[in-house]
Amino acid sequence: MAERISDAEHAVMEVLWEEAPLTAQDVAERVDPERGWSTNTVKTLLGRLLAKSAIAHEEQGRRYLYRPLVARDDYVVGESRRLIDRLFGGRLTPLVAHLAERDELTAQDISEIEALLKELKA
Amino acid sequence: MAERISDAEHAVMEVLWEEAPLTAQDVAERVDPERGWSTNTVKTLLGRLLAKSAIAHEEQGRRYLYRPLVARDDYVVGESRRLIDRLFGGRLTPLVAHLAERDELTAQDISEIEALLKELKA
DNA sequence: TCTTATTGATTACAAGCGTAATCCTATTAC
DNA sequence: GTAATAGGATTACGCTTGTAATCAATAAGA
Repeated sequence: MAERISDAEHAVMEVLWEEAPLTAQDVAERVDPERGWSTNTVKTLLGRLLAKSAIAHEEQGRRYLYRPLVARDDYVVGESRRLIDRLFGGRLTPLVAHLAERDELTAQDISEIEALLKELKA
Repeated sequence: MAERISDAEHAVMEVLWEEAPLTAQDVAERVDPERGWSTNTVKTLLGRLLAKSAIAHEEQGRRYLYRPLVARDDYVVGESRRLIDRLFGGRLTPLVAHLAERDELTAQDISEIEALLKELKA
């Protein structure tokens, strides 16, 4: 379950998180066209995700329907934690501070987060 | 310059960001002992970082002194942006929201960030 | 001067990744 | 019934990464 999902694999997961279950064909059609992947590539990635138990498949006639086993939420929180631990000693504040310093935060970001934090304390 | 620094390489960069210039030996001694790396491993990584132009070296007698070319700030902001773009559509708020939802934020985090944001608006 | 210890450079090597092509089998169209 | 097709499984292949071992040159010590 904890097999680290690669970048390419992640693109496939996004499709299945958006909608599932799907056939390999469906997934191939929905993957970000930016990638320009062949159907075969997508099938390979589905196979690797199966091996990692990040997804499961069930037979539907002569093909499979794929669906995620790992929740998107778990994935994004895990990845976020990894980054924050690796780069900011596990604390979120320096991340926000760095982005702010670089003007990577919009006024909207700032008020959204403020509102969110206020909510949290309530 | 934009050659993506790997995880192992990053551990070496951290040493040089902390103190530079240093000899390969110095770096090897300072790398997180958790890694349990041989001196050779560290030298390989220094070589790769040189090839990626992430660091530079100047001769000092019969050995080199290594120093970072990439600033830590640029690195962390770049990595953070990548994650946020990849997982949260480029917006910081969902990251904070996800962590909050999972109780990954301490009360201290929350007040720190609030203070920081208030500062930003000033 | 001959040997040994340093230190950088070169080579190694398996696993993971990105990106398929090919093979095999079942099915569908003629 | 035979040929083309669709779909999964297997194999491929070069690049990067993690992790060194080995080689070559030089300096230092005996």
